[in-house]
Formats: sequence, structure tokens, C-alpha cells
Amino acid sequence: MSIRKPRPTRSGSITLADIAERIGTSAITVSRAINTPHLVSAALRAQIDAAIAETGYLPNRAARALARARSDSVAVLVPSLSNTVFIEILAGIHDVLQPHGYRTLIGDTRYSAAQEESLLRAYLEHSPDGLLITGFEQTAATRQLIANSRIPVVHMMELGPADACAVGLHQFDAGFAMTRHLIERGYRRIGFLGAQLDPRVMERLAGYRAALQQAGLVYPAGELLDRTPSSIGLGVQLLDRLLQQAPDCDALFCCNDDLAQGVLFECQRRGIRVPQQLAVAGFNDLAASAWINPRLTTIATPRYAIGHAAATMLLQRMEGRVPEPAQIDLGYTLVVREST
Amino acid sequence: MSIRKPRPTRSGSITLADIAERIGTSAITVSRAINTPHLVSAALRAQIDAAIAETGYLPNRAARALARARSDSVAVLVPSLSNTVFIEILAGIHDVLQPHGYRTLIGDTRYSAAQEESLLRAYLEHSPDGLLITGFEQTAATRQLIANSRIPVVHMMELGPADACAVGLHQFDAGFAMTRHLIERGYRRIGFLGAQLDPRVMERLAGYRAALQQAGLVYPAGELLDRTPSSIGLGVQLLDRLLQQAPDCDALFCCNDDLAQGVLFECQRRGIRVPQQLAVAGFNDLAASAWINPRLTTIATPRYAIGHAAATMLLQRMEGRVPEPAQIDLGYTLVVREST
DNA sequence: TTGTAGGCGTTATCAG
DNA sequence: CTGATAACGCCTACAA
Repeated sequence: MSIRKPRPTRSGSITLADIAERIGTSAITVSRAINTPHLVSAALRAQIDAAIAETGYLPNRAARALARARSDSVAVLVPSLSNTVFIEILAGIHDVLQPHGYRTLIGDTRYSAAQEESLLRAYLEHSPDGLLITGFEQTAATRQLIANSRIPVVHMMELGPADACAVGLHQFDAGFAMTRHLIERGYRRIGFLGAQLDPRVMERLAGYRAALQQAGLVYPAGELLDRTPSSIGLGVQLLDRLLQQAPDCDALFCCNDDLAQGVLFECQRRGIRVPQQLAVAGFNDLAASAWINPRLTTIATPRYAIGHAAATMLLQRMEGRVPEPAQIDLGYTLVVREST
Repeated sequence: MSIRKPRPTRSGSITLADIAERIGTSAITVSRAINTPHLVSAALRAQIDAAIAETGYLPNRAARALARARSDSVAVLVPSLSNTVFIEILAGIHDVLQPHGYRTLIGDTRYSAAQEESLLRAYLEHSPDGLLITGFEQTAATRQLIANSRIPVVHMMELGPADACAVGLHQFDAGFAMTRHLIERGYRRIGFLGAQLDPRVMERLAGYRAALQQAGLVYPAGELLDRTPSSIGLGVQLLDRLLQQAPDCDALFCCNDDLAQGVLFECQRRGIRVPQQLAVAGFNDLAASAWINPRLTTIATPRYAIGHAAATMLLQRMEGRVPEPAQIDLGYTLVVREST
């Protein structure tokens, strides 16, 4: 009989070996009792469970990750957390991944490709089992990092090159559809308010331009673009600037609801009647838009569903399956309310 | 000269040893070149850096965490991500922790103490070096987990028992102050709309009640409480119910700005003049509140600063220092605008 | 300034 | 069903 040497650990926390020692079995058996209970006799299992409960043992993820060469975690990169659009995406992701035992490493790139790159580098050190990333505008280095890591990736929000996995919608089409709606309503001098100018906004803008062009209603004076992050306050400000550069504008397509809400507030304040004097449309259908006065016409985007589907697709790829199809277009809905 | 045996790794990724082998040195030297460059000769350092760049080597956090018995990560538990209040707290936390090399594990408890407990259990497996948690309403098991883990904790938003570390404000006082403001403005039948009913809302309610009591203006019919999560739509709905149960109400203190915004939208729709017929006050000073019509009187809470200070305090404790004082009251600001 | 030995806590592998 | 052994990749301690 060998004398078990006392095992003073550096961290002082309880380990598998501690539990094993307590009930005179081996660490590996305790490990099995936890991970594959059906491979352990009921008697031992009961003892082990009791010891675990007594001691408050918590498995050490780092050790597990090291031994198994996988971390049960997924890195998620979004451009912003203050935009509820991405919060809803995260909710969809979480609801899929959580039940499968995955942890989520959330990274906020603050709309910067450089930040995205450094965040990704940082997260790759955790050897995530998969990656969910927003859009397709990665730096070359980011793309290289992803390629080298060999982990499955699913892009969110936009649809891209056919060889990539993605769940999203055609931002161009949505921008086009909203503009068509305004044209069909009879508006003729349709402006566009753009903020942040991230790739998705630029796509919407392209859709807007295409629709105007097609209808012979091109209206350059009506375009107002600003790199500033979108906000209600910015909407207020941009309306003022727009009315100066295009006083005869009769409809305004805002690249998102924040901006549109600011515009509506300012219209109220100035006594501009919406939609009679100026029609206002937004994008994304945020919570306030259904209640503001007048209720805002907008494009509803399926954020939760995008997160859900992207996570589901990633799950398949992490399990080695090949998701079919590789690109899922979840579309958009034109929600016509009172403001147009 | 010993023959180096080929090192086929399970994961296939590049390791310190790979780099070392490439340039004929040892793993530990490469480790030092990365972590304590001043302990390695310039010549070797240059070679090592080159090899790292060439191979795209990324350190393995799990191995590092295991070896050092610390993870350079901090667990953060908030009740909601859809409430921008907590997003701003996260921003403050991030801005402090990120530069110090800490990763943030974000947990959304969805206002459930049970979820909080299971999230904490999950995150403790990552052996975070510290914990930031919202409020003081933990389950007994949660408290036990925290105690056993022996990691430093800082509570956020509220102030609590003197032996705990916390950064926040006296929700009771803020509720009291807003109610005093309404009383001083001359309103006499002041109602209260409460949603979610989390501990902080209940504190504000208590402050409201105390102020009314003190002024001899107790107005039970004016209290309307609903467990439903707060939202603009709920504000609309609650106003309707309130006007039925307390038609003579002349001021309404909403437990947060979402609710208040819904109330304002519905007042507009019904032609109720604010503040002449009904004064409306909110709580938190969300972005829209400064722009809505009429502009909303509310309590501004220092969310970013709370996150920032809490993270700073945690940092001190993680470095073994004892922060002084242990409780930081960051206060609140009564922002009087047009709605009262 | 560099290297060797050994351990961190868990799991894969293979043997009983 | 159970266990011994050897990784996993990195770091501490000590030695040279």
C-alpha cells in the first residue's frame, strides 16, 4: 500500500484528486462520475456526488480546456453594445448556445476594424471553439487570424461571398424597399440621413440611391451623411442641417430609428407636421418606434432570429457538420405606420 | 547532443516549445521574451519576436491560467443587457479593466437570483480573479459560492452592509428627492408607476412613500406596481390603468424613463397636457429623455462612473490592496426639465 | 542571461 | 467498471 503524499495545491481550491482521496478512489473516476456518470457504479457515484456537494467542488475549466484541447466557449464580436440591435442578437445566440454548455465571450469592437482585430487576437488565446462575427469588413490580419485558427466562423447581419457562412439580410434590398415605399406614397424629394456610416448603412444608402435613380428622382441635396455614431440627439441636429441644405425635402429616410426618432421629436418642436409636410422613415424598428408620435414607419429586422440562426449554424459546424445552406437570408419587413 | 523528439500536439496549434525549437532555445526563454522581455538578451528577443510573428503564435490562456493559478478574467453579473443602464456600467468596467489585461465574462441574470446563482457557478469554473455583481439580493447559495471562492467582490448600483465593497447610490434617497421635487412644485396627488419590481425599484418606491408620508400626502390609489419588465409599451398600458384607478392624479413618478416615455407618448395621443394636467417624472435619464416632448424630468444616475469606480476598486482588491473607503456613494442628480 | 525539473487540474489511452 | 500513466501548454523555483 502506497502512502499518499499530501497534496498541497498552489491555489488552495478543491480538485478532483481531493474528492478522490476523500472517498478512496482515483481522480479519473471522479471525473467520469461528473462527465459520464453511466460509466461509474451507482455506489461510487453516490459517494462522489455527496463529496462534491459537501466540499463545494467546482471543476477547473482551464485544466479541462487544456486537457481536451477545446474550451466550450464561443467568441462573439459585435460593433456595439449600446445599440439594442446587437443586444437582441446576443440574446438569440445565448439562447442557443447556453443549453449546449457553451460560454460566450462577448467583444464590443466599437465599430472599429482595428479593435475587432485586437479583440479577436485576445479571444483566440482562449481557444474558442467557434466565432460569430458581424459583417464582412474584416482587416486582412483579422482574416488571417481566423484562417490560421481553423475554427468555424459564422458572419451575422449581412450576406456575403458564397463560400462563407452567414445569416442576415440584404441591407441593400431593405434600403431599396423603403425608398420604393416612399416613392409609391407619392413623395418626390426624398432625402437620406446617414450616421455612423458602417457597411450596413452604406448598403442601405446604395439601395436608396438605386431606387431614386430607377424612378428618375435622384436628389443629391437630400443626402446628409455624418460619421458620428447614431443617436437621437444627432437626429435632431441632422434635421436642422438637412432643412438648410434641402428645404423642399418632402420625405426623409433615416438610416436607423434613433435618428428618425430625433427627427420626429424635432419636427414636433418646430411644428412641422408629419407626414403632411415631411414624411419620416427609419430602420430597425426599435422599441420606441411603435409608440412615438406619429408612429414611425420603419424596416423591421429579425435580430433575435439572426442571432439564433447564426448560433445554430455555428453549432452544426462545431460538431463537424456542414450546414446547408451556408447562407441564410432572414429578410426584413416593411412596417408602415403613421409617419409616412 | 540529445535528439529532440518530434512533438506532435493534439490540437495542432503552435506552442512555446515550437517557437523555441525553431530558433534553438528553450520554451521558458520564449515565455520570458513574451512576459518579461527585459530578462532576455536583445539578440534572442529579436529572433523570438520574429519567429512569433512568422508563425502567428498565440499564447494559450488555459495553460497560462493553470500554471499561474489566475486567469486574468473578471466575472460581471448584471440583471439585464437590454437596459442601457447596465450597458453603460459595462463600458465603465471595460475601460478600466481592459488596459490592465483583464478579460470580462459578462453574465446576464435576467433579473433572477436563481439565474445569477447558476451563472456564477458557471463562471467560477473559470476561476475569475474578481467579481462584479449587481445589488445585494443574492441567494444564500450564491453568497456561499462567493465566500468559498475567496475572490474579491464589488457590488454595484446600491450601497449595502458596511463590510461589503460597493459603488452606487442610495436609491431610496433618489426616490425621495424626486418626490420632494414634485411636492414642492405643488402637486398634491402624486402617483407612482413601478415595473419589474427589482430591489432598486422597491427602494425608490420606499423613498416615494416616505416623502409623501412626511408631507401628509399619502396617496395609495396612485400606486400601480407590475412585475412585468419595464418598457415603453408597458408605460402606455400602465397609464391607462392608473387613470382608471386614480383619475384625479396630478403627477406621476415613473420608476424609470422607459415607463415615463410611454406615459408621455400616450398623454400626447390622448391630448393630456403635460405638465399642466399631469406632471410626469422618470428615473435614470436615458438618451431619449432629453429630447422627448415635453423633455422629461428625471433622476440622472452615474452609470458609467459606477462601472468605472467599481472596476477600479476591484482592481485594488485583486492586487491585494484594501480600498478605502469600501463604499462609494456616487449620488444622483435631479434633472428638472419640462415635464414637471 | 539561460536552462532544467516539475507541477498546475483535467482527460485520453490503454490495461486490468 | 476502475485505475495507472502520460499528456495538454505554460510557469515557478531553482540551478548554472
